[in-house]
Amino acid sequence: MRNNNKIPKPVIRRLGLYYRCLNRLNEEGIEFVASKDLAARLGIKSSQVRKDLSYFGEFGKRGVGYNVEELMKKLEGIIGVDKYWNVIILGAGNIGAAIANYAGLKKDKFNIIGIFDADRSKVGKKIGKLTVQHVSELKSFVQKNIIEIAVIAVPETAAQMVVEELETLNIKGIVNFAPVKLRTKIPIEDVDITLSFKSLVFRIERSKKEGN
Amino acid sequence: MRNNNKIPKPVIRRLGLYYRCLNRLNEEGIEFVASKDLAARLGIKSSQVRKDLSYFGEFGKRGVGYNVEELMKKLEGIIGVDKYWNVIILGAGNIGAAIANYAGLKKDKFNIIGIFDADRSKVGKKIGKLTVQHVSELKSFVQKNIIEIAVIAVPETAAQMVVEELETLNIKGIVNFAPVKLRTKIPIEDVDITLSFKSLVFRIERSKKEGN
DNA sequence: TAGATTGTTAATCGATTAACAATC
DNA sequence: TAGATTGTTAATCGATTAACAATC
Repeated sequence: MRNNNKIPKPVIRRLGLYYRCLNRLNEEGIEFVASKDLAARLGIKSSQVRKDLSYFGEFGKRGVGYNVEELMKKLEGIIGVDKYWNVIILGAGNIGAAIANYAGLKKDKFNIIGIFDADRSKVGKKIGKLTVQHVSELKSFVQKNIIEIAVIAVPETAAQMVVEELETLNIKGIVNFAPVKLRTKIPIEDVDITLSFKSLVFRIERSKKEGN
Repeated sequence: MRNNNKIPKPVIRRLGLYYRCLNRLNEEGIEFVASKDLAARLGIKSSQVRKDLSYFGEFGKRGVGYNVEELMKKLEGIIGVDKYWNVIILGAGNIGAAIANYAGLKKDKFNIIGIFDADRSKVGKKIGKLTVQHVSELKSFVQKNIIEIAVIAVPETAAQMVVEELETLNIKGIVNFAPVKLRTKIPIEDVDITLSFKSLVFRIERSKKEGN
């Protein structure tokens, strides 16, 4: 099967998982991997790996498996991490700073090229190699640079306003760390840390009650 | 319907979403809310709200809706955030520090009471009100304090080892920021930031191609 | 060739949604 | 009472999995 139709949402996330796993395998010097082995590393079923990949083409050799480096490169193109992406961060608080300094993103070709805050007392501060700019400079910065992705790391109360500004600036995608549902037509990914803690607590309580 | 059987995984996450929304409504001074309104705020269907809640009991009044404060308290108990949870952080890098300083967690009754690192040069450093301790002190710290939750914010290469140590220390749940699938029987929630960026990029590319 | 593993179909499983009787 | 909204059932939709012919 090919490309034509809708890709199930869970598949998209797993693509990144596969890509990462393939990178490891490649570093380990492994040349071929079977769907069974890939699946085992990720704790899923081999048929799921094969089905997921089948949305995008035929990458394996029957009886053999997948060429690690080849599949890696293919996935790179499919996901879109075969090129560099420019990223700005809105909000120079704890989370904004952590993202700005996060080495994993740079490794994946996400270039963080600007960080902004509304708080003048933070402006001028150094975060890694970046200097915090005031939000009032956002517009001209975006006009001078090609920015595809913005990270929202502002307080919840400011987040919706920021999104609306990003829309006018023609940003292509948003990673949102503010714990609110934001209304926007821009593709957005929510990273909801407090929600993860709450889910965990629910599961802990349950496992206590059910004794497993 | 009641409690008896399995709660679908997506419901668990939405419980947190409802709880947060109810908090806002309460702050706004709103006393009653219909499933329709709650759903609209979260961008989901009203029947989903009602179905989700029905796993845990009957909380609404027909013709009226839900008492905001009452439902909030109920959810607090259901999720398990009606009590305080002690949390330690493994890894005093960018992410560990950001979590340690994150006010949203404190507000939700997660008390971060310790932060550890393997790097001796970081030991003694102040992060918010906490002082970074060396991992070698982890065991005795956990024995002196009641710790339910551990946050893994160490480099990917160290994560599996850390998990295994946490298992021996009888930790009840883990929030994992390291970009690896960790093998453990402890309930674990993964927060995978680079994966969110990759999913976003995939969606941006798709929306370009399909022109929407 | 014999053994292994793919790609794909069909069956199963799980989650969402519409619809509506019950009832505030 | 009339209007509104719940709680729940049944229908629909979407995702996972087993199974197997195709083929390296």
